[in-house]
Amino acid sequence: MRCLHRKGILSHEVFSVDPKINEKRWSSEFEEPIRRGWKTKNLFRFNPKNKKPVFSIDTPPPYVNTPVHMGHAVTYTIMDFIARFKRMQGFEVLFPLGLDRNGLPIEMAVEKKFNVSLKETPREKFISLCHKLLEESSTESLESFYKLGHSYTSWKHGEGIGEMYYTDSDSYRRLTQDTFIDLWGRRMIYQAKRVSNYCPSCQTTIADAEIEYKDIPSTFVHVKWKVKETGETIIIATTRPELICSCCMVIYNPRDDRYKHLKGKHAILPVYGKEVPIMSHPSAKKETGSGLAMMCSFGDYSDIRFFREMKIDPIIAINKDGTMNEHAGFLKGMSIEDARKRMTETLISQDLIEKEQKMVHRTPICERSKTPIEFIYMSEYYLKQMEMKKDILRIADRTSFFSPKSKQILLDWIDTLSMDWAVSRRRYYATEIPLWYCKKCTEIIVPPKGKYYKPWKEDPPIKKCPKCGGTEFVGEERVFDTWFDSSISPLYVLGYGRDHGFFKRSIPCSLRPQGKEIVRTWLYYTLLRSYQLINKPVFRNVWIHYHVLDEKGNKMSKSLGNVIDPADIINRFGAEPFRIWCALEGNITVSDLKCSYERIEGASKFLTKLWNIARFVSMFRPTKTKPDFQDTDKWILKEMGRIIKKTEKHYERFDFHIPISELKHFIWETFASHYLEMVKPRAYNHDGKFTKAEQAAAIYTLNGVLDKLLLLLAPITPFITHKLYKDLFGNLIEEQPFPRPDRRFTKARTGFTTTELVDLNSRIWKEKKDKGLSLKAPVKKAIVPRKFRRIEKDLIEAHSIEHMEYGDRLKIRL
RNA sequence: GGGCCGGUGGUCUAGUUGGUUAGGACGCCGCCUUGACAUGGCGGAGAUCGAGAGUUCAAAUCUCUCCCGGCCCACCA
Repeated sequence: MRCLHRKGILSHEVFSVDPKINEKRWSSEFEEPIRRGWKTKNLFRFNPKNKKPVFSIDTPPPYVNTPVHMGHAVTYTIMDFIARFKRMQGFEVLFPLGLDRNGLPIEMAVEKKFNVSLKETPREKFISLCHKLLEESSTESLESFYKLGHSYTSWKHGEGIGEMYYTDSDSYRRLTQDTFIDLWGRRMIYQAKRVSNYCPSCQTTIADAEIEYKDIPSTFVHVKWKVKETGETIIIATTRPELICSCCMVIYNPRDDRYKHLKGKHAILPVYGKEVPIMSHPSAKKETGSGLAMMCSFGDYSDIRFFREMKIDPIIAINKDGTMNEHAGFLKGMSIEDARKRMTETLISQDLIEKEQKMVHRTPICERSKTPIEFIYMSEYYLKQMEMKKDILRIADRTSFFSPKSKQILLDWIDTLSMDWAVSRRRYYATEIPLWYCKKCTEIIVPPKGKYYKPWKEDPPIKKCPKCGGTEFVGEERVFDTWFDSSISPLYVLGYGRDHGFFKRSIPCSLRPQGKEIVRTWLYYTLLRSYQLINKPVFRNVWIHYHVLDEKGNKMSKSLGNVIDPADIINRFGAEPFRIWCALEGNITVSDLKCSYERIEGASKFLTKLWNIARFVSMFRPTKTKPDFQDTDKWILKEMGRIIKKTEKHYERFDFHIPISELKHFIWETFASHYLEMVKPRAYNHDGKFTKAEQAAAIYTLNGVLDKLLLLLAPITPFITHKLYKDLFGNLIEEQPFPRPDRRFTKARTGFTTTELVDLNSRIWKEKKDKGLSLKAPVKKAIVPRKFRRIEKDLIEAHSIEHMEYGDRLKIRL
C-alpha cells in the first residue's frame, strides 16, 4: 500500500509521466485476443501472385487421430519461428498445414474403436468406418497448434495453394495416382514375384524402411538329424524348428574338417523324413551351433540371399495370414508360434533334441504392429531405386542440411539399400493403385491421368481391351505404401499438376523440416520420387530435429507415466513461456531436448522482465526535439546493431537457441541493468540538468532499442511483442520488416567496452551496498578512468557523484 | 560386429580455424522493498571441460586409445 501510494504521488505530481502500459506483468490471458486476431484477419495468408520471393515450408502433416504430443508442440513451434522470421525478411511465406489421414494408423484405430477386423469387413463398409472416425477426430489436434500461436498460411481446408490439405482428399490421391501413371509409362514400375517382408498381423508386404528390430528371447534348439548314406547322427541348431519342413539344404563351412566327409551326402529331415543335400558353403560358420546349418525358405535374410544365390526353388510353408500350410504337414493351420511349440514337443517326444539353449535374438519386427515379420514369396509392384542411388547421393550434396551432420543418416541409409521399393500393399484406407486387368488376356489397363480412380469398385475408363477386345475387366485391389503418398508432399504443396506457373516459380521447396527417425522413409523417398518426377533437388534446405525427452532424459511414454501434455503446459503457463522455452532450452537439431515444467515456468520470468522494461520505456514518448546523442546512447545503439546482425545470421541457419540466449542476456544484463539505469536521470530530467536535446537522445534511444529488440524477438515470442509493439508504437509488429542496424552508430567510437562500463557501474553499486547505503546515496568523490570522460554527465547523475576526477583506476569515497 | 552423434559446476547450455583467471541460464545459499520490475536487485558456493596418453611455448578445442549414453545398420542359422 505504502509503495503504491508513493508511486501515485510521484507520478502525478513530480514526473508527470505515466506509463502507457499499466499492467505490471504479462499474462497468458492476453494471448487469446491476439491469436484470434491473427486468425480472423487472416494475417498470414499466402498470395501466389505476389511478386515477393517465396519461402515455402513442407510442413509435416501430423496424423489426425493422435493428440499433439510434446515433440510436435516443440518442433512445429520452431517451424513457426522460421515462418515468422522469413516473413519479416520480406518473403511471401508458404507455411501450409496438412493432415495425414491415410494408412495403417487410421485402419488400426478403426479396428479398435468399432471392434471390427479389416479382413472380415466388406471394403466399402470399412472405408465408411474410416471416414466416420476421421470425421470425429479431424480438428482435435489443431487446437493445440492454434493455441501455440502458429502462423500457418490457412486454417481452412481446401485445394488452393496454402490451404489446409488432407492426404486422403481426392486431389491428393489423384496426384499420387498421376505420378504412378507417369512412372509406369516410363517403365520405372514393374511387377515381380519375390520374397518380401511380410507382416502377418497387418497382412501386407512392408518395405525395408518399415522394419524395426527388437531383441526377443528365443530358444536355440539343437536337433538330431540322420545322414542317409552313413546313418550317423548330426546336430543342427535352429531357432525356427517349425521351418524344418521347408529345409532344402544343409550346409557346413568348406574349412570345417568335422563335416568334410558329408559332402554330396544327404540329410534326412527329422519328423518329415525327406532327404536334402548336404553341401559346403562359406555362409555357414564353424562357431555357430554345431557348424551345420539348415537352409529354410525362409527364416531370415541370410536364407533369402542363399536361395537367390543357389537358385533353389523355395518351399513356402507359411501362408499370408501367418499360419502354416500343407508343406508343414501335421503343423498345417497352426500359427507360427503354435507350430513352433508343437514341433518342439514332437521332437522331444521322439528324443530328437540334444539340448535347448535360451538366447536373445535380434528380430525384425513390423514398425506399426510390432509383430515379427515373416518372409513370404509373393507378387508385388516395385519402384526402381537401385539404379538411382548415385543420383540421390548427388541430390543430397546439393541440399543444405541443418545440422550438417544429420546428412550422414541419409547417406548411410542410401548405402544400405539392397533392392527396389515394394510399393503395393494389401490394405484398404490408402490410395488405390490405378490399374485394371483384362479378364480374357490379362492385359494391364492403365488409365489416363487427371482423375482419382478406385479400381476395386469402378469400371475402367475403356470399354474394350485394346489387345484382345475383351470387355470384362477386374480392378486392382491393392493400394500404395503410405510413403508413396507422403513422398510427394512438397510437390503437392507447391501446386504440382494444379498450378504449373506457381510450381515452376517455387521449386525447389525452401525447407523440409522433419524428425531424424524418418530420414530413411519420408526424406529419402521424397528425394527419390522428386528426382524421378522432376529430375532435380526438391529441397533447398532440410532441417532435421531430434527428440523431446522427459526431464531425466527418458523417452516419454504412457507406461512410464512421464508424459507431459502440451495442452497442460498451455493451460498452466500460456503459449508464450513455452515458445521461448523451446528456443532457450537447446538446439534440437544437434541433440535431444529435455522437458520439465520447472524450466518452462522459469523461462516465463524473462517475459516479465521484458514487460517491465517496456513499461518503463513507455513513460517516455519521443518528442520533436532533435536528439543530441551522448556516448552512452551511441554505445548501446552500436551494441544493438551488433546483436541484430548476429541474430539474423543465426536465424538464417534456423538456429534460435544461441541468439535467444544472447538476446536475453543483452536485454537483461546490458540494456536494463546498465543503459537504462544510467539514463534514468536524463530521461526524467526533472531538475533540468540536461538539455532538451540530451533528454531527447535518451528517450529516442530507449524507444529505438526497445523497438528493435521487440522485432528481433517477434518470431519467437509473437504474443508479447505484438501487444507491446501495439501499445508502444501503435503498429502491427507482424507487418514490420526485420530490423537493420542503425548505420549512424555501427562505427561509433565510445572509448570503452561493454565489459568496462558494466564493471565500472557494478563496482560503484557494490561499494554502496557494502556500506549499507542506498544506490541513490551520494558519492563524495570519484576518480574514474579517463576512457569514461565522454559520459561524464550520465555517470555523475546516475551515481550522484559530487566531485569527479580522472585517473588510471576507479576510486570512490562515499 | 560396423557406422553416426553426443559426453563442459546438481541440471541445461555457449565456446572446438588451439592463446590471458572456461561464458550464460536453471536450481541452491546469504543479504536487500531503491522511483519499470520481489516472476526484482546484489553477493556467494559449486567444473580435475568423460578417462588416459601424445603433439605444442600453449589443448575444452588437434591426434590416438579407451569408457559411458543415444541412434542407425549387419546373415549368428
